[in-house]
Amino acid sequence: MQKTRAVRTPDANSDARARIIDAARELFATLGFEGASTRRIAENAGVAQSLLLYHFGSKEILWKAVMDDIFEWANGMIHEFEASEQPDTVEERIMVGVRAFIQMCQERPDFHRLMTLEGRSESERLIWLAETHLKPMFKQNTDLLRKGQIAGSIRPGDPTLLHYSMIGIAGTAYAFAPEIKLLTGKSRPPDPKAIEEQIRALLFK
Amino acid sequence: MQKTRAVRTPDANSDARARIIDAARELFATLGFEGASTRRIAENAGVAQSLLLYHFGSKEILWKAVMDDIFEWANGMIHEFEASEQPDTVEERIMVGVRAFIQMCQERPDFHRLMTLEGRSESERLIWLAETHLKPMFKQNTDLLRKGQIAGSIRPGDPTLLHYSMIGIAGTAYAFAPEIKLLTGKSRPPDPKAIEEQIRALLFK
DNA sequence: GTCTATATTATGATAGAC
DNA sequence: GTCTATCATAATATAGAC
Repeated sequence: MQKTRAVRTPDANSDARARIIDAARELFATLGFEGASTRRIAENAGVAQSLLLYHFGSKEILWKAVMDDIFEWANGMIHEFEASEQPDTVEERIMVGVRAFIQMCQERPDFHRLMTLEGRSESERLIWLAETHLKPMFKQNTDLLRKGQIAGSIRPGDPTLLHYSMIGIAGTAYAFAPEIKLLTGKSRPPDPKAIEEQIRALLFK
Repeated sequence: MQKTRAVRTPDANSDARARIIDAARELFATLGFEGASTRRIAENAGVAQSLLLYHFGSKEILWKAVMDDIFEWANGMIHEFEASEQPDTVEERIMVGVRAFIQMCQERPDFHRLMTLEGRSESERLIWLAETHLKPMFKQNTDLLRKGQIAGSIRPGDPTLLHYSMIGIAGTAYAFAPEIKLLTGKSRPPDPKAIEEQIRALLFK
């Protein structure tokens, strides 16, 4: 009976790596890179702090692994939605992306939190994130919005602005759940359909 | 000639308190509470680290002082807009608030960054922030939106959701300026009029 | 009010046993 | 692969000189 070791189920030992990533994602998302300590990440994951460094080498690399992991999940989500909804028109392709993004924000509010934490200053991490994960998503979405504008269904204006407003709407409602709960007293998460309608009002003429 | 002390103008010595708040606001906004160290705040303010604790007592109290300071500024901004635009209808009152908020986000992106950092977890700080500063702003805005919905000009739906979407739109464009610059190559800040049009599309029928 | 010096704890990272 | 122990540094905070 070791009392200094965190409690965990017997066979959960096998995937320490995954549990570290899970714990790191949550703490990076709420406290930021500098604010989340490797000790606390390890503690939440139920492993020794040094095991974290054994698996990832450094805090920085762990952060990148968290980002790779969540963007892999996000891209998978987009492909799932596209495969199941089979959109034909530009308008439908835009809304499939919107629905996928809303679903992501609802399922894992940490996704939005992580993205919005790094965009604040031109750090080394932001540069890496932009090159590695942000650019493809950004380009695909703004290209689609531009096509919609040419087709005449999407409201005019800078596609970059529309893209970020869309993210703002979909993300805020879920990412600030604790704050909203405190202000309203209600803890029921927002209805994805309601968010979708808001984004539709923003994007479409 | 002391070389360990930061360079500053002779008479700037008088308002060390204000300079500490300025430096703290910026670092809290980008790194979060835990991520921003009192050492670095003091360094950026050009004072000794211990002076910061002399003036504020603790890091926690300094953070509250930063919040008090920026919300005083924000409320002043709202009153300025109301005084100069003299809105009559509910619709105009809503849009005056929107324009004031956009102006705030543009002038001090740190305002949005600070607010969005604490809403992520139900910390002691969030509870204090909600009670002290967030609730009045939230209540005034959602009450106004509700009136607009009853009058028939504002789109239906949960006012809380509309409130946060509005914040999301106005804030994101300015708060993520570094990210947007990296993705688009352009560093020109968004036109407030364009943001205003987006929020108008979101709120009004 | 502002500084230097320092106490104490927490942090990222390494060494080495099993 | 996972742990305990430890190092060097950086953190918040205090003490005391000027």
